[in-house]
Amino acid sequence: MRRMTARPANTHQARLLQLLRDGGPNSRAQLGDQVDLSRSKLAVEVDRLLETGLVVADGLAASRGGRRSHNVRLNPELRFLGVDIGATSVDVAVTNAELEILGHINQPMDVREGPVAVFELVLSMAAKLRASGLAEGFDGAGIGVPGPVRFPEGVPVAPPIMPGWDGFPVREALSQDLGCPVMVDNDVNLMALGEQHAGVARTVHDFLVVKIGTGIGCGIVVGGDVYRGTTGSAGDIGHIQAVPDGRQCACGNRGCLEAHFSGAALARDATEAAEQGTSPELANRLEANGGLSAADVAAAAAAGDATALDLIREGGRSTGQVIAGLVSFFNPGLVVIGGGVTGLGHNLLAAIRTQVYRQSLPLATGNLPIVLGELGPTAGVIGAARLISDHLFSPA
Amino acid sequence: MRRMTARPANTHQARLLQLLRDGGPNSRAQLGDQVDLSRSKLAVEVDRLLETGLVVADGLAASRGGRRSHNVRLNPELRFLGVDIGATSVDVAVTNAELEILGHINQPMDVREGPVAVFELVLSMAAKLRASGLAEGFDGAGIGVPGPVRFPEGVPVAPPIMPGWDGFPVREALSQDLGCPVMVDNDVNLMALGEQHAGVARTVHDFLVVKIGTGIGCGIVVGGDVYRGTTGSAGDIGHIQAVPDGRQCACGNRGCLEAHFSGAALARDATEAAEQGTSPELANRLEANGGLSAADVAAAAAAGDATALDLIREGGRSTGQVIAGLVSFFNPGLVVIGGGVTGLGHNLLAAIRTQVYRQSLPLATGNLPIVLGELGPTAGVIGAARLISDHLFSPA
DNA sequence: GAACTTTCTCCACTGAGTGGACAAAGGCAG
DNA sequence: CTGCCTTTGTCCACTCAGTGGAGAAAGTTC
Repeated sequence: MRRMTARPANTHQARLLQLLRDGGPNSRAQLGDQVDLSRSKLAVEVDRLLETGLVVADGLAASRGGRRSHNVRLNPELRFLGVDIGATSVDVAVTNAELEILGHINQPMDVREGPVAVFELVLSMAAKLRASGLAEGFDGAGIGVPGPVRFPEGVPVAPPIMPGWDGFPVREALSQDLGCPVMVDNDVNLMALGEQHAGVARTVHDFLVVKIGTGIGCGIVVGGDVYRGTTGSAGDIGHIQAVPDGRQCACGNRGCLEAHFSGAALARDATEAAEQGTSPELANRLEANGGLSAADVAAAAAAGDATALDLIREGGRSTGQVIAGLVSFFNPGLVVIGGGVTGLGHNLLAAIRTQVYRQSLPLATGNLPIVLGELGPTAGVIGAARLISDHLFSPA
Repeated sequence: MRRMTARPANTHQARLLQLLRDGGPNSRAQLGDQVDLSRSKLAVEVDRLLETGLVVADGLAASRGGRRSHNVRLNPELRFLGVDIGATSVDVAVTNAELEILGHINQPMDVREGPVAVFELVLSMAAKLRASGLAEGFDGAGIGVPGPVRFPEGVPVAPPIMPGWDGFPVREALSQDLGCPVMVDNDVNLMALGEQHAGVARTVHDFLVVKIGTGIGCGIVVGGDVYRGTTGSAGDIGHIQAVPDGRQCACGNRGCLEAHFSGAALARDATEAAEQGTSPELANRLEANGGLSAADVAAAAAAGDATALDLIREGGRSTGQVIAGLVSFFNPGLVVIGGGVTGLGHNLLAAIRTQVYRQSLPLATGNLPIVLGELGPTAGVIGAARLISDHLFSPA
């Protein structure tokens, strides 16, 4: 199939595409209820969309009491590629135009191997998905990378954990290799987009998403739009001081949140505890696996290990301490906790909540839900698909 | 003069009014250069504005090499009232439609006396300005109050330092008393609007304004618009923890920024130092004035008093510590320091800068100016006038 | 004073969008 | 089955925002 190249010609068409994306197949009449256009005008714009091939007819709709209407839907052959590059693994997924995941694969990897090696892997994963019959090609791709991005150009800038990526023209390079439009963003921002599109944040306009993985970052959504800051580094909360005169951090300061709690820090503390003999559970696991991860700490805590529980609680306290400040400052309507460490579950959530509710002002916390993300490992790729679809479903 | 009641009929007219407000008198041709409308259409809209009386003819413009053009300008008889209610004083000013201050008075007062008493004072001050011939009436008024506001309704919510104001219908009451449209906002947000309109933030889209007065607050501007948060309490940074296990704060927690540095805290610490004899300069001033304020500390520091300097430095360090976190999170293009404590000047600024540049990430601080506000005590009233003018100069 | 600029006005034309009339297609009560 | 009501879709005349060119008016420069 030849790939779609059409874009909506005006804001009406863009709006209609977004309604069809988020609401599925719809009749002209139902669309008319949502767009504040006369039926005549709406019919014209729908017809034009049908001409472009972005939208296709989809049989008769269920009757609403009168003449039955003909449904339209987004072209079911459209395919988006969502790529979520983490510090230690990549997720690649294929979605249809309604952003439903048709296929999803994950592969371990090390970002520090640099963009060339990583994109070779990404392309091979995309090829695999294509080969399995899920897609004959891609109409657009969204890419998330674990560091700040100059968004308009789609280029990583000064990413601390990604040496070799600074200034690499991700957008341009991938656009060439994939032969379709590409948008690049920070992985945490994409997670926020994902939770906004299909997760817990569907109805909220101002919210924060705190992603605790190998590092810690925060996605900021203001008025429904991702806020990226002046240089694209907004939400970089990993190096906010959580513990005065605390642990030495790689950034040169002491007591950074990331030095005290993150996938990496937790693994380090757990190993320490195991070696010092304060936790038999962790020691067993260390011996069995040859190393410890956040998952081991979660399992040990679930098994009743007091040291593991303490590590989680202490981490939650530090995180909550920082989040409390952000809540006072930003007064969000929702805080979402996500990332690899989410496996620590409600022990972590409880510690964070306690700290935030204790430290922030009542007016800001009064009606503030603090919840775990709903989408788990798919948040990033859904957000990536959403990113490129927002781009393609807006006037050229 | 009868007051203007007209509002722009469409976005073009609104745009034109804003251009005339911010750029002063202008010819149709010059306006045409800025609005992306055909000359014909532009002439029509200008004529309509002339009909409403919002805009008036203003003689011939300077020649640009051809036929001389007839200038238009905002009606010079339009008057806005800007009111900035602080914790311990009120500022009231009259501006023309171009937001130039025509008259400005300040009066000591205590917000805790409640809205009725305070508004009696405000109305008498407004009457005084009117009596002096600066205005025959007001076309709109902006009001700033030192606490969170439910913005759409113009009602203070749960203001900690303003008992008795909770839920008081400020907007409605004042609109009745003044007989003109009124908008209400947090005083810090207005300071941000002021600095954006006529101060240091004219060209920046994303910035923070930290106001250190009796308390501490922060105005947040995202994409050129003030961000107020979900419940209107965004920017309430006075109770972010700056010093772990620090001083007891009125809010119940320990180590809040406001408990360590603010007009009130500084006066308290200075008095303590004077009484303990560690600072002869401050002791002299205490004896002379019967009390100490931030201004005394500034004077003592200027006179070389080491204790006073230490107080400023320590306060700047705490403030910088908190701001550093906000900078990492928000990645602003500018940070403005303002409020009563600005009198401490460059000693304070230096301490804040040192701390922020040390603690935040290079990508966020790389090109980040941290400066003092340009407008001093007029920032609030200018912001107030700007608030109501933005409201009135937008389509009804 | 001639040639060139700039400003302003007028006007025919385009194209988006509206809303009413009407046809097509269904459900429901008797 | 037959009217009658509802919903959906199409058609069309009409309104109105906005464009862009022609040309007059009013300057400047040489």
